[in-house]
Amino acid sequence: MLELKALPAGCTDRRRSNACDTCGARPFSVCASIDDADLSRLDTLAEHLVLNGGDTLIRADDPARHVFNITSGSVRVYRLLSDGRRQITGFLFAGDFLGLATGDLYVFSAEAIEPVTACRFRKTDYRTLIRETPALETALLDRANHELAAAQNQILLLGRKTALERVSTFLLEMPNHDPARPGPSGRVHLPMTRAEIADYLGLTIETVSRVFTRLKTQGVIRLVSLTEIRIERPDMLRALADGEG
Amino acid sequence: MLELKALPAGCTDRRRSNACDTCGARPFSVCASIDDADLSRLDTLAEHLVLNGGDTLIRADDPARHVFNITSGSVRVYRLLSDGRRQITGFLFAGDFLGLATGDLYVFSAEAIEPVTACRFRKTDYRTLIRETPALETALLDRANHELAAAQNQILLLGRKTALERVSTFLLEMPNHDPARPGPSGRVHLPMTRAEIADYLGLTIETVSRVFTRLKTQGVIRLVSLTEIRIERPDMLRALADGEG
DNA sequence: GCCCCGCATTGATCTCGCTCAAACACTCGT
DNA sequence: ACGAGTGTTTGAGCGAGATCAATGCGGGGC
Repeated sequence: MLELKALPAGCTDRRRSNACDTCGARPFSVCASIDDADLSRLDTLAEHLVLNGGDTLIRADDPARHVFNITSGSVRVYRLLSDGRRQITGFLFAGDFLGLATGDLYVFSAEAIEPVTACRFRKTDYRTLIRETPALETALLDRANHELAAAQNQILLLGRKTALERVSTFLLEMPNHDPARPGPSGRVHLPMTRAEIADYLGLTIETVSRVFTRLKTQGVIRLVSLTEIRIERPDMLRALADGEG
Repeated sequence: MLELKALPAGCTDRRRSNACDTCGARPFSVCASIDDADLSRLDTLAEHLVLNGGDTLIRADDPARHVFNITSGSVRVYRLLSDGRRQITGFLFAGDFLGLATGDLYVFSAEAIEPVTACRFRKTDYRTLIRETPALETALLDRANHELAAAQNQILLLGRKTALERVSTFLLEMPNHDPARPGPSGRVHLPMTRAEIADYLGLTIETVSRVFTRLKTQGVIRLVSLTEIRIERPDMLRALADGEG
């Protein structure tokens, strides 16, 4: 069910176990912006994780000792209120970075949605590496700012958008790839359940489901399967996402 | 109406127009973490702004040419949907930084709520300064991560909290100072209107007002004036904010 | 093949917060 | 002092989305 990512051409040097060389996530991640010497230092510090769906990467309130780089699969990041209400603050995919925005303790939890591979670094190691690698620090700053902009989009969505607008926006923001060939297409894979989509969009399962059927009925999307949808009218979906419904 | 901030003792060196030396915001801002030599370089690049309430610092969709450091007063940062719905993504106060989380164009607007002073830097200058001042870059990365954590708090609030919980959380997160003496106290100054609070919390003016009167009736807060409230039962407010109401 | 079991869909009803509307209060200029 | 204007509070009714409750469906184990 989980396909192996094709390795980028020209990255086939396997002369030791330097996993970064063959890492499918490298072009998307902070690792893309540092040179080979730094990369191999990074590699020696990395601990390579292989996780099943449901496994925990980070538990809220635990000491924040590690940072993570997701190399394949998908991850949910969430916070809980004391009575169990859950808000998913983000879904992470290959190339995404995790664990910097925190103090001594993690304030969120992170779990694999499907089988995941990730690199884990001790935060202390990572900090010294950052100090000695300005390019890495710059890349992290860029990424942090990018994530901040994304967080503000989510704040706008949660504060002021309707259910229809939220779901439409969500579908447009999901990685939009044909599993076969690269580049954007109309196919969107949804590894997460309706409950997770609901907890990400500040809605309930039922509302998400109703909006999906509404979009289906209007011919905007097609439900290929539970985890796979096809966007039939991207322009219409974009209009709905921006509130021209 | 706007009181001048008392200058910190020991910062009275005015031997030239190095405004950073006497800047009341310095201890709160990224400037706190860089040394005097770098600070005076920073100062030569700074343009000192004095704004009235309602003045614009940043207009969405304009080229993102500057970054700002607020030195006094308060600022609203917001985004608009095409039909005029507004979401305030944050209020900024002395020491807060503004303008990094953006690409070529600003994606948000920022306006003074009350009289504001700020330092403005050309982004190009700032980038070279960052490149040459690792301490500054580290401070900015810390700040970006801190803001990211705050944004995730706001996402939790907007996605899963009730009106009562939102307003309670908001009151606890506002700078909580007695205007006379320093340090936290029960007094909270609200320079923004009810409409702005509503647009920050994803509510309407009326709901915010009703929650205020509810909190007042229950003896949790007292409305000293429209812009000044007193927290009478901080413990109760904290319980309400976390959903134990 | 068949039976579970967990997830998703669909329907009926309820409720929190929104909308519309009116009264109230503070500020400022004359 | 007064009136105009802006912002706030309070009330009445409504509606988008939540809640409660079946029903449907698809995949895995036996």
